[in-house]
This record gives sequence, structure tokens and C-alpha cells, in this order.
Amino acid sequence: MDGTADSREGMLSRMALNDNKAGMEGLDRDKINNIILEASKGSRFYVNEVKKEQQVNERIGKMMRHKAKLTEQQIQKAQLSAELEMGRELGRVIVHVDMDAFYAAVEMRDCPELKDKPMAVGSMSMLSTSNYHARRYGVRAAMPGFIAKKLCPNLVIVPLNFDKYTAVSEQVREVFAAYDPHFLPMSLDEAYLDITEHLHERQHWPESMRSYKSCDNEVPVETDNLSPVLFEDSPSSSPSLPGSDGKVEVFGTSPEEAVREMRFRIEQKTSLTASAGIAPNMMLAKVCSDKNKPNGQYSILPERQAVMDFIRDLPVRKVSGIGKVTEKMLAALDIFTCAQLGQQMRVLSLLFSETSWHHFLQISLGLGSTRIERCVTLPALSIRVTEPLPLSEM
Amino acid sequence: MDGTADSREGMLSRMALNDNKAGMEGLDRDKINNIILEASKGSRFYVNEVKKEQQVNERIGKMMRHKAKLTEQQIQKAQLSAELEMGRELGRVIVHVDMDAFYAAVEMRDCPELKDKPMAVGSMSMLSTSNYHARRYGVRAAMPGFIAKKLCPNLVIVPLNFDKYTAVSEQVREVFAAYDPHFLPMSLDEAYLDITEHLHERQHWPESMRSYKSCDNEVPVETDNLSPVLFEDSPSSSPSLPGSDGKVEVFGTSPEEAVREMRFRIEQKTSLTASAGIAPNMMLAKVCSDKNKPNGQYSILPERQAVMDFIRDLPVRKVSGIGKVTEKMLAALDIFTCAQLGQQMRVLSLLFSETSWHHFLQISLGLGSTRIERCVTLPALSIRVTEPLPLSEM
DNA sequence: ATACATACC
DNA sequence: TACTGGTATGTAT
DNA sequence: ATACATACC
DNA sequence: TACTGGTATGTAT
Repeated sequence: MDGTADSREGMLSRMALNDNKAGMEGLDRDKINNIILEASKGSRFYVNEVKKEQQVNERIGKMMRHKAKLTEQQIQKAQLSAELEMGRELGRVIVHVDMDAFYAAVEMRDCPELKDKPMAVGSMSMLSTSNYHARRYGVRAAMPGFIAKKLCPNLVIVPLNFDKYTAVSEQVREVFAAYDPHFLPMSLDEAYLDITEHLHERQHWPESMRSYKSCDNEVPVETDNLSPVLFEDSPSSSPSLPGSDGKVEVFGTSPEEAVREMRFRIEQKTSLTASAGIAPNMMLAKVCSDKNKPNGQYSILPERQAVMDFIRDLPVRKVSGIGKVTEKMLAALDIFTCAQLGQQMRVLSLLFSETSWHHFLQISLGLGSTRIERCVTLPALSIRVTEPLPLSEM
Repeated sequence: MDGTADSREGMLSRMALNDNKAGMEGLDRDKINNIILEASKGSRFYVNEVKKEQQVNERIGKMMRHKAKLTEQQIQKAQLSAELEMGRELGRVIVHVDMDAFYAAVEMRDCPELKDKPMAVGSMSMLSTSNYHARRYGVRAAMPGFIAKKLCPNLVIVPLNFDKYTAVSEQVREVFAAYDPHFLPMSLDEAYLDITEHLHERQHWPESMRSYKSCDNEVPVETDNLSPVLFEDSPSSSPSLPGSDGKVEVFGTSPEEAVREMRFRIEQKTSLTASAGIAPNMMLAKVCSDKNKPNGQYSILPERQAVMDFIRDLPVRKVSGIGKVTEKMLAALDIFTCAQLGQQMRVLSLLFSETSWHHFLQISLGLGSTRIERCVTLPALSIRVTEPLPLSEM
């Protein structure tokens, strides 16, 4: 028949003549392949080759099915990782926000007698958090309560009220969502945000949209939700008219101001403080949020030099992902800071797995993820986005 | 005792207080650690932590022993791979030399009757090489002889004379060693050379050191090894004085001329021809050596654009390491040329392993190894380095 | 770690 | 009649 | 693939 | 008395 040549093309690429070689240009492939197949057909070799050919075809089928399932998202992500290989991305403003001593702070808020005492949340077996008073005794998260009691006999241990923390967390997340609807929560008390878009919009916002009333009550003010009025450009329309029971704070349009505002709103809403880090990537933002804890923030400007200056003397242990074991192993190599990490890359690349030393390399260059993607869509959040409390509403 | 604190430092980093946390600055670590250890000692938890601590210490010990064994060479190599990640290295002149139809050529040289006939070396079960005449029938290496006979009934099959090929290979390698004592043989008939150093020296060589007598006899001329005389700069001292039975070839100082000279010397010595590729890395050099086969050479200039131009329409199958299976898989994705390979990197990075797509990426960028390292030191080569046959000796 | 597949000469 | 055999490296589990 | 180790909250 | 438990990811074989 006539179809033989074609079906052979597809089916017997293994057996057909490979004319990819000097001196073999322009041969009559069909004729030659006919002779080759005729001579081979039915032999053990032939049967084996056919089997292998089928294996390869299956593998290709698998690949094509895999390809068909790829979402645009995935391809996009791959594109990004390729871009990351190319160079540093400084264009995103990433924020890491971390509630201060979260569980302990909630309990202190709701039971003022605890405020002056060293206290911790958890049990005699395990503590989840301690307040700052208790920390002066060496009492901290992940310490068993009975040991903490030895360090600080007056320590008050409050049992966990998970439902309460969850409810407060919801309130905090509503604030997060106002700055980045795609924010990535890492636990009840911390999250990453990409506020790049927010900042762009914010540039055109009138002061009224950046003005918040300070209420001294511990409960959030957002009781009556009036119309979000008066978007006039003239600052005269809404100058600092002190409200009923508080003064007015006006926040600027810079990243730092936006984050101050976010922390202000969290505190107004929950009476709890948060700390934050602002940086061009997640790894740096996380380190920054710890820098001025509690109730503080720190930012790294989006410039290579600023990043490198920040990284230079940073202890490796400060970086998320470097725990006590890795810290100890690096210490054995006289590596304590990120700069030292960078200086020793050659040796590290020989002593650690590729994954590990690539991670080290990224750290030493101050690189990290610049895109935040929420893994799982959390339930019913960011739907009723928090209302700002503009001056006009006062 | 006093030493406890220190031995604890080393031994119980897992249990000791981690004061790497806000609000825990300047605590009395020693006192706190004493209490922690006192409370823990002997418990099941404690015993387990000690065990893990020992594991970590062993791991560190292993790493340090590994580190101690690292040679400077290895660290050097690691340095290079880091550099490769940084950018393209165009400073080396890499050559791939490949003898033309080696075994067949040797047999034809030693048995002139074969010259006009289609012939191959091997057996009825398997052929190692065929001459160019036979290739016109589709007869090629890795084809069983009995099939080849069907394609070309007049085919002469000569059995393998391995010892002879080895001896000739030695002669060829002596020539290689004159251009790169560290050349890397890949088989009896091919090798990679880094002629960068040779070219630097060559710049200062007088013409006499680049002049070779052409002898028409089939046996190499190097019978009497006279003193390598006359290194004068004046070209007048040794102008083209035709030798006894041949004319004189003077080779220039460029990479192309050096390689032409090398091929000339191989032919003079063995009566066999070689083809060569010249490029800034091994991957490209290998492809180039195939381009003008037989008895030709091809070079890619050490410029990014030249590399990219060369790569653009190159079929992926031409690249060493891409075999029929990979070719077929890529073809299923409509990828045939290196440029297409580059265009599809995002999808490829999702469908293939990291090793594979990194390889593809390298290929698509025209990157390859720029340093040649001989894996195993071959026996007694490059010791009696070949004498050039300078004009002065004629 | 293991078995197996790919690739090269 | 008859489709190598050694080596390196990658893939899959 | 599996078991286990590291890291985080 | 008492040293979490869930998840993700990396390492070793």
C-alpha cells in the first residue's frame, strides 16, 4: 500500500535511516527504509524496537496531555521564573505584616488585669505566645509552660481561645484586603501583601480617602456605615476638623504612609498593634517586619544598593527558611552573615545540594519572590471589603 | 564546673534559649539556659533532642571532611559554573577535531584497492564506519552488515583492526598535544582542544615555526628529528625555499590558520584527513566540526551575534546530547530548530525536568562548556610531544 | 537506592 | 544467520 | 518511592 | 506530670 511510508515515519523513527550525517545528503530515504525494514521485520531486534517505540509514543502522549492541562497561570509563572533568572525585579512593593504577640495581645486586650503581668497563652505543656513582659524572663513561644514557670514563677498562663483569635484575624484580614485583595495569609496573625497596585491608585486619591479618625475606644468604630462621600480635590473641603472623640490622621501616598495607615486601621479596629516590613520581595519584607517589632515598621528602598546594604551584615538565621540546623552548619563554615554567605558560594555549591545553594545564592543577593499568589482561596473574605472612615463621615 | 556553659553551647544548640526574637534582647542567657536544662534533663524529650543534636553534629562532621577533600580544581570548577550563570564566556577558542570516516579511512589508506569501492569496517552483524562511497547507498555506522549488503550488494566489509586504529590515533594525538597538552579525547578519532594558550604564544612565533613541508608520500615525514633551529624574526631568513620533494606551506596566526595547520600535520603524518570546528565553547565546536565534513573546517566568531546567528536555524538533532527520542518529543511540540527551542522555554520548563530544560536553555542560547578538563589522565601521551617540521629542517 | 532509558562513539 | 558494548548521564519509582 | 529531617507558625 | 500538630519542603537511600 501507499500509506506504509507515512505510518512508518510515525511508528519507526528508531529504525529508519538516520541521514543526519556527512556524505548522506539527498538519498532516496523511502527506498532505503523499505530495504531496512524488509531485512529487519520479525526479528527479535525488530520486535524490541517496536516495543521501545511504543514506550516513547506513550511518553509523548503523556507529555501532550500534561501540556493540554497547563493553565495560562502556570505558563505565566514559568515565564516569571525565567525572568527571575535574568535579573532582579525591584518594581513590586511587598509588605509583610505581623501582629505583635498576637494571642497574648488579644487576651490582654480582653482582660486588662493581665496587662501589667508576665503572661503567656497556652498550657503547662506548651506555650503559643508570651507577652513582652514575660519575654524579659526568657519565656517565649514554643516553650513548655512548666519550664516557663520555673523561669518566671509569677507567669500567668491563659488557655487558648482559638475562636476568638480567628474572629480577630478576620477583622485584620479585612483591612489587609483593602490594600491587596490577593494578600497571602501565612497564619492567623501574619500575611504578605503586594501593595503595588494600591499605591498606583492611591496616588490619585484625595486626602479625604486617606484620612482616619482616631477613636480611643477599644472597639472598632465601623458601627454605622455611612455613605463614602465627598471626593473633592480641594483640601479646604475637609481640613482637620477634629471629630467627636478623636483627632484626625491624614496619611500620605508613599508606601511607608500606606503601611502606617494600614497598621493604624488595624489598631483602631482591634486595639491590637502590628509590625510591618516593606521591601521589593517577600524574603526581605519578612525580615523587615521583625526589625522594629513591636508596633513598628521598616522599609528597604527598591534599589539594588539599598538591598545589598541591608543584607550585608544580616545574620543568616534571620532569614525565613534558615533554622537552627542550617545556622549551625553554616557557622561550622564560619558563615554568620549574608555577605559571608555570598563570599563562600563556591564552597557551598560543592557541599550542599543544588536546591540549597541556589537558595543561599538568592539570599546572599537579596533576592526573593516578587509575586504573591494565594495558594488556596480562603472562604468568604475580601467580599465585604472594609469601608475606609473618611473625614467626610465624621 | 565552669565548662558546662561552653559544652552546652556546642552540644545543645537545640535546647538552649533562642533569643532571636523581639523583646528578648540582653537576657542572661546562661542563667536561663541552666534553668531550661535543669527542667528538661533526663526527660524523654531531652534524650531525643540529644540524639538529634548528635545527628546534626555528625552531618557537620561529614561536611567538614568533604570540605577538606575538595581540591582547588573542584572549587575552581564551581567558581566557573557560577560565572556561567552570570554571563556568556567568549574568550576561549575551543576546537573539536574529528577524523573523517576514521576506521574506513585507515583501511583504505593501507589497501588502495578499496579506494574506489563502497566499503565499511565491521562485520555482518555490525558496522563501525563506512566510506563515503558506501554512504551513497545508505550504508552507515551502527548498521548491521547484512542489511548494508542488501542496500549495496558490492559492499566490501573489512573486519576491525583495533590495534592499528589505536596506533594511528596515538599519532594524531601527538599532533593534538602540540596545540593543547590538556586536550580531551572522546574516542580514538575525535577530541576537544582549547587552543587559547597556543594562540597567544603563536602570535610571537616566527614564520619558521609555522611553516611545514608538504611531502607527497603517504607515510609521515618525521623520520629524522633534527634540531629545531633558526628562530629569527626576519622572514627573509627562511623564505619559501621549496624542499626536496614538496612545497612549503606557511600558516598564519589566526585560529583558523592554526587549525588548518593542525589538520595539515595530521594528514602529513597519517595520510588521513580530519574535519574541525572552532567556536567559543564545546557544544558549538562539536556542531561546527560536522559542518564541512569531510576534510573541512568551520568556525564561529567569538561574538554573541555570530553565535546566535549560527544557532538560529540549527536543527536540534545536530546538538550532541539530543538523540532520536528527544528529537521526536520536541518535534511533537513543533520544535525543530534551536531558535524554536528558545521560544518555547516556558512550556518546556513545565514539561521537562529541570536538568533537561536547563540543557535546552543553554543550547538555545548557544552556551556550552568553555573549559576542557581531561577526566582520566591517559597513559604516556603528550610526553614525547611532536616535533614541528620547521623550514629550517628541510 | 534501584532499574531502566537515552545518548554517544 | 545476523542489530555491538562500554560509559556517562538522565528518568522514574 | 519511601522514610525521615528541617522549618515555620 | 508536662516539650504541640499541621503543612510544606528538603534530604537520603
